[in-house]
Amino acid sequence: MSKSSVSKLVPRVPGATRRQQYSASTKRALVDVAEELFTENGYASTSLDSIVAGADVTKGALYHHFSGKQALFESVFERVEDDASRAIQDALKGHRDPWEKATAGLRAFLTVVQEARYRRIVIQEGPAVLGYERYREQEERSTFANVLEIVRSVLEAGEWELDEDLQQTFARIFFGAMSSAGESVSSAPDPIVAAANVETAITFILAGFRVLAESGVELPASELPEEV
Amino acid sequence: MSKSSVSKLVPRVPGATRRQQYSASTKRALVDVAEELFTENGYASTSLDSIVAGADVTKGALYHHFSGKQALFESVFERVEDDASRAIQDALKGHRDPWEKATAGLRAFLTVVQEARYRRIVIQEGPAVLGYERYREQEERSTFANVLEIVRSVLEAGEWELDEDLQQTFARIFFGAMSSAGESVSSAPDPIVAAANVETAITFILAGFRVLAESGVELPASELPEEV
DNA sequence: CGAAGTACGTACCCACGGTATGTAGGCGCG
DNA sequence: CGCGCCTACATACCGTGGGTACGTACTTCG
Repeated sequence: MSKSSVSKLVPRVPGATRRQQYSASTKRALVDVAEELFTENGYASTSLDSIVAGADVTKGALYHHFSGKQALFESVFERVEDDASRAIQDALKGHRDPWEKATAGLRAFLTVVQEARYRRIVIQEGPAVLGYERYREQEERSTFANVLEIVRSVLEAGEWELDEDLQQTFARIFFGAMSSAGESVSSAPDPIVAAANVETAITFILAGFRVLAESGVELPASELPEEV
Repeated sequence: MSKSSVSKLVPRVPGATRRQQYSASTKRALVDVAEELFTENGYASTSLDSIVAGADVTKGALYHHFSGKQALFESVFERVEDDASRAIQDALKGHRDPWEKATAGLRAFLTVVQEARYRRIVIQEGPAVLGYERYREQEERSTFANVLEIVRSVLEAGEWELDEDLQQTFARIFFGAMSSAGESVSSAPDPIVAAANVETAITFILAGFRVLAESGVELPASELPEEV
């Protein structure tokens, strides 16, 4: 548990009064330490005392900035999600072909999901701590949005015209698949090999999409086609 | 919070002494109440006091049967998982065609995952409360095993020979996809429609597999095929 | 330079998980 | 049949930890 984050000096942000700067810096310190401890020990096993001790402040300061433990967690959650989403966004830039875009996004997501903080805070504890509803709201405007974008472009490439709900469903499915896969990747004995396996599998599924697209298969079909 | 489970009489199990029967019945009562409360309020918001009150016993009894709150949760978890796994098993019986089997399993899973207790206890809180490792161990021998079985039969139908790891990877992906989908189905405004959408999407993906199988596409291919 | 409000610090409460110890009543043994 | 033992609980208690009420110093603005 390093105190490196604490020793950061107060940044000189122009246009902000000294009070605001100090305030922002302690708030930031709290979120930094909280992120570290939540990632290491999980939400339940991380006491507020240990957080404020790590940030060299008191509970008074914490409760001045946050309404409680859960709110602090949510701040951490948002930051981790935002970072992840940005990383994926960056990976998507410059790809116009939907299949390439999907592959790039896939790789980016696989990288992100191997970060301990993302797995622990977003995937593992997020739904339980925030409740599924709140979890979903948060996720909807960040990482899930990226997945949705990829899915849309792939579906568009297949020239399937799906209603919004179905697109969301596809995105949900892929998001869940990737989350679960990422979890198993990072806990695998050899994460590199495991990641390669995931990429192979997803690529294969995408190949299925591609073939279907090119043979002009209709969708939706609630039943399996009788014979192809 | 009904007390119906409490009013159950002590069952007469032949070959067991009265003491054992009473013991088993209080243990069962504890698990029953715990399942109910955990499902309703979640793990963290359910106090042991409320559980023992619901089961009409004291903490002494609880700590006689279980080593702690987490162990009690694990008992509940196992029971919910076992029930789910059994339901899916039943649905798989009588199907020999891999694609039909997959569809049947899919439907069964979609039903199971809409049970509040399964979503809350297994999907939402399971990983956070038990930790991912322990969660995985439990799941590996129940619901995940069912998914793996289905995936194997599908892959076999395609005459792809994959190593164990890759099969597991495919199963992981589908399991995650279904979990996530189920979560969104049960929180959708109209779960029936949402479930139909999920089925459409998965069916479509399976159709991709089928086409690939019939055109004899190779696997693994770490990159997307250049052109089909 | 003084009033006002922000950004904390301090002291305390109580809910809750866990433990240590007491005890009643079935069950085997003679 | 009765006696001791051990199981299956009940009771009383403790420590941790989230949350709160209130006090205070410093900063900003007039």
